[in-house]
Amino acid sequence: MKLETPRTAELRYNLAAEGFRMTKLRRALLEIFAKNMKPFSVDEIRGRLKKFDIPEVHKVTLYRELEVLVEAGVIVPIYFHDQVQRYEFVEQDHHHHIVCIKCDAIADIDVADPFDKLEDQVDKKSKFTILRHSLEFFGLCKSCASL
Amino acid sequence: MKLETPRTAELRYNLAAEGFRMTKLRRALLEIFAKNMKPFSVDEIRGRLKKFDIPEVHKVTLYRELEVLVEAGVIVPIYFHDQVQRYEFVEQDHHHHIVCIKCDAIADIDVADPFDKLEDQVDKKSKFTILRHSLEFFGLCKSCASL
DNA sequence: TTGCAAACGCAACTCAGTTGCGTTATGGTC
DNA sequence: GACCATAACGCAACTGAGTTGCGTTTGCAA
Repeated sequence: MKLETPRTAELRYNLAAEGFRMTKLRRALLEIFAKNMKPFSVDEIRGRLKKFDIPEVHKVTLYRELEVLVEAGVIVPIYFHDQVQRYEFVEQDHHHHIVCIKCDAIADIDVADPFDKLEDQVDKKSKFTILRHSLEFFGLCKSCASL
Repeated sequence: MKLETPRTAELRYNLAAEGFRMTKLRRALLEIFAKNMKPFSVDEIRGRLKKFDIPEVHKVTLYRELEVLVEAGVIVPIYFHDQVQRYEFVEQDHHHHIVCIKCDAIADIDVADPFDKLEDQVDKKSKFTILRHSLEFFGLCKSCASL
């Protein structure tokens, strides 16, 4: 599998500038996240890593690496209907997902989000300062719906 | 602590009709959920149970009991920004929460939800059949914001 | 080429949640 | 009130995700 794309090369530069080193594992993870632009669970990441020319990655290393990438602002953790932690490549635009409740397939969904500009406002009733929000849709993907 | 309210009496009747027995623990849980109308984690539930006149509840029993109440349609599991499972009393009206990212305080938030009537529709692009959605806000509660 | 710190692997651990099984107690029936 | 089927319960042991401490390896800058 090809390891370097313009996007990963750019990230490689950014990471180096922040004092992070470029290792085989890190290169592979950047490739996985940047190429697919969708959320991955730790299990799914482990599965994808098998296609790369690196020895089996220890689970401790993988957890620590994901932590580093979050810290570096490359990926963000997200949560859906289950308790499975997922990570997604950071994009500029705020968007939303639709998750299949049967097979866990995930797709982006195109909805006009009226809450985009709500941030930094204070909710009158609860007196909470709103910083961000999460909007996810759940349903059945095409193949699960036809079963 | 008083154990019976009109709402819990009604639930008691419904549960009995479905073949569930009424135990001290179950009565206490109904009371906690019906009286507070907000999401509780298993830990918080355990804390609240101490105020009731029942011996320490075994964790297995508590997990099983919550499962029963979900099955009976009394409570529903919900998930926020963390991986902590929470349960909330079932209400008729679809509503949303705002969660403090510092102290985990939770309040209902009053927003017009333009996605209420989206259910059973098919998203054109992804071909997913939409069954439900989750919309949660995150920010700082009044006291955490003033720190 | 060298040296420092980041990255790594391993063993052992924590903690939420689950399973199997034997015991207790609720509530319907007589 | 006594009986009894089974729901509810407690305990021990287990599972699996994620963490911690520590010693070793490796990327990379000087």
